[in-house]
Amino acid sequence: MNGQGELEPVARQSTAEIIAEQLRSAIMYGSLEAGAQLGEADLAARFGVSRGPLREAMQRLVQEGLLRAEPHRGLFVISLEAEDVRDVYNARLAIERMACQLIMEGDRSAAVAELTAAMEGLKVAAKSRDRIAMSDADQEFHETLVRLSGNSRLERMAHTLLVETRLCLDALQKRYPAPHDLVAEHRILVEAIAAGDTGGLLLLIEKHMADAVLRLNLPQSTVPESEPA
Amino acid sequence: MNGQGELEPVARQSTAEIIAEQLRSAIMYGSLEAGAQLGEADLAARFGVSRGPLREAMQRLVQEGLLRAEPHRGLFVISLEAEDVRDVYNARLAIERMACQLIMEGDRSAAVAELTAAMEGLKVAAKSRDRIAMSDADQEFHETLVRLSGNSRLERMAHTLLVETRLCLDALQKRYPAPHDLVAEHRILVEAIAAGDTGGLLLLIEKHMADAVLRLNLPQSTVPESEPA
DNA sequence: GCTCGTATGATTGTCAACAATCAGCGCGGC
DNA sequence: GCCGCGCTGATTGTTGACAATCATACGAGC
Repeated sequence: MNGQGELEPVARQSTAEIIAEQLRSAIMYGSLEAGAQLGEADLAARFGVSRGPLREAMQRLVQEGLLRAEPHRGLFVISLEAEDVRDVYNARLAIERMACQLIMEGDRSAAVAELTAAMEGLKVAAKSRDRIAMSDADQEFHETLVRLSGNSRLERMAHTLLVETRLCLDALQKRYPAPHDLVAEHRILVEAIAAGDTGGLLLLIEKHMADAVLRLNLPQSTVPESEPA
Repeated sequence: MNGQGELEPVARQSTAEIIAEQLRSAIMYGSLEAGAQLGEADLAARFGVSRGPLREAMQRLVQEGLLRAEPHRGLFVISLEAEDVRDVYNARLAIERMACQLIMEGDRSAAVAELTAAMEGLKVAAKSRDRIAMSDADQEFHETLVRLSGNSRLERMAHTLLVETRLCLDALQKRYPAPHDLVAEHRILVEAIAAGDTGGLLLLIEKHMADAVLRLNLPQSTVPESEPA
């Protein structure tokens, strides 16, 4: 990221933060299934900590909306209904659309460079035809896209939403995109950035999200078109 | 909200959630100043609980980004730099713009009804010329706007961003809008919704945010115009 | 046979004590 | 006089134990 040899404060992270990220990962990869209850004693033992730090970590995920809390009853992984899927993709569109706008008025060439690297990951994953690898690369691409906006708030929100996206795929895992299409869909985004075509880029990102929702074969009426006003 | 006599599960909330909301409020109204450290023993005593539940609540705010954690050193209220102000308003624009789009394809008349009620609050506050009341009413309007989108994720994000907005106003409290303009700026938003003018509404919400940033007299180059593509 | 009341085991919520780390201060050495 | 060392008080991090609540199973009563 930044210059070599630079002396900067080490980014230490608290126990709660580490556990929270592990929980996020477990939810994302389905190790903790949707709707499942998280027993505190059991989980704490697995992480090798006591219930205190574990509860702090879980409260983070509750705030994110990845866990649902029922007082005196327990914490559960959320399970996504059709309504939630629409909400997740609409929220992603809001975030990523703004990220695109910010990238276009920022350092476009740097953005293209990083996104091209992410494209390589997508190509490798597509060639392997491994669903998990493909989803990982897809997520990495979009996480990079939002990070390049330079807006840490958008970045944090996108991080949560992308975990939820994985939950969507797990819940209704019908119709993944063909490996070739996956690469193509992302490549045109990078090309629009490289070309400086802001309007085209925004239309593409809207279509990207709309297509993703359609692949999950839901009743549509989800994403509005860019205004022709 | 919903029909009278409806039997629905009571929405109980955990101690951590209650404390978290109180902390949010304290930060919003400046009771906890920007940059200030939150001593655990002191705060726990004030809330009348032990440090356990308090720490859980604070971890929620850390996840939200309202608190900054320095391990083994303490938790601090964030302090917003010019860069953060831009980020907050850009994130708000992303969220509220999508909320507007969703409202326009939803139940417009219901939205107009609720927003008109919020307008009443704005008028009363403007007449009182009380800065805090005006900010409260402003926040209530935007919170209502996003809630009407029916997207709980947008709602949660907006809640955090609006607290940060108040922090902005506190930090650089130069140039509040004139009471009359405050009302007018919001009224035209409601009128655009009532008229079904989606394109106009989106332009207005973009201008609304851009104006807010300008009032904080920052170097602009913040918000991109709606694409003419 | 069904419902209500009760007892039991398990889980969550809370707390106070202990361990680890940090900031501030004084002292000795160069 | 200045730098480095170690000590001390205070705060954070973690833990295990206790209290409160919930889910389940069993049995009495109608």
